[in-house]
Amino acid sequence: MNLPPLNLTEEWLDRLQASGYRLTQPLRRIVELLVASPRALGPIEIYDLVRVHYPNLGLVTVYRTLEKLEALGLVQRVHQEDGCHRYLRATQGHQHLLICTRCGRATYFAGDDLSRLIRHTEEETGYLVQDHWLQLYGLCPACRQ
Amino acid sequence: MNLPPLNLTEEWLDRLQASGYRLTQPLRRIVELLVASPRALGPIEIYDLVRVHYPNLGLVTVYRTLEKLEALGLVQRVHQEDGCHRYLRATQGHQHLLICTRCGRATYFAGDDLSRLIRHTEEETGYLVQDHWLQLYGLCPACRQ
DNA sequence: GATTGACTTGAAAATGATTTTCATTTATAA
DNA sequence: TTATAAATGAAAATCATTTTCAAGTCAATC
Repeated sequence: MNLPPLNLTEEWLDRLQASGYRLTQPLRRIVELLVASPRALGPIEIYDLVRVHYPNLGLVTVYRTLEKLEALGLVQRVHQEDGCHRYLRATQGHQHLLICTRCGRATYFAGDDLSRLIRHTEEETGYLVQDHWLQLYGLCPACRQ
Repeated sequence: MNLPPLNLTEEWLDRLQASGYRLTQPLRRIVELLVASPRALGPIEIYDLVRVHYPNLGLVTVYRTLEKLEALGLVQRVHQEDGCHRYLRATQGHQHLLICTRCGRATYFAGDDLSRLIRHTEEETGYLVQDHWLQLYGLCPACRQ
């Protein structure tokens, strides 16, 4: 019988272990950081933040860990204007991102109403729409003030 | 008195000249290609396609020309999954992109109904939404068959 | 608790896209 | 036709990401 994980970090580590990965120090540090971050982080940012308390970390390990976490659907890539990527804890189900342009805070929202727009567009263009990519930008409640 | 441009290529070249740029051979070739392309092209693609008839072209010139065209709002960056960019003739006003996953054909559509979704999301999250980024993927009429 | 072997790691080098530098070429105004 | 400032192409520099490989570490087994 499986007891529920104490918190999200434990849950991620359980998932990783269940998938055959070893729970190493670098992995644990990176997971802790990503679970706790309210905004998407880039590889270099993760590298710098983890090295504050774990100076031996290599940048390559950051990339390799992000690859694992993305493969398990635990983190999601967030596209940047400049082509680089940042990484954010993923959400369950199909949700979209709302990103604060001031502090970077990322919030998921449902956005079901997109189906109407998609139907309209199919009629208008003759395309068969199979997938979509939506991201909203603005000010989070804290930054509005 | 200004006569209307004969075609889109002339229009782009007029805009470039009016902005103080010189109308060089490399520039003309790249503009002709982008005006005629139904799908977004990457720098290397442009480089290869133009060199078929203008072998002296340098890749650097492609990047510099794209920069000018983007600054004038004549082309638009299209983000790729891998972080690279492609470039597509821009549209007038605020429209979104619909891209064929098979042949790459890009079509613009209005998508005004997004305002409802944005209002909902603002109420739901407390954010002030200022901007958005929407792209649809699917099969174009020709590729559906 | 010690041992073993495979998975992970970190450093350095490789890669690929993009940018910068600079001497040469070229468009355009005089 | 000439002068000159802008644009070009080649090579080198930069930056993000990936690959290579020897050394280190986790976790199963003794």
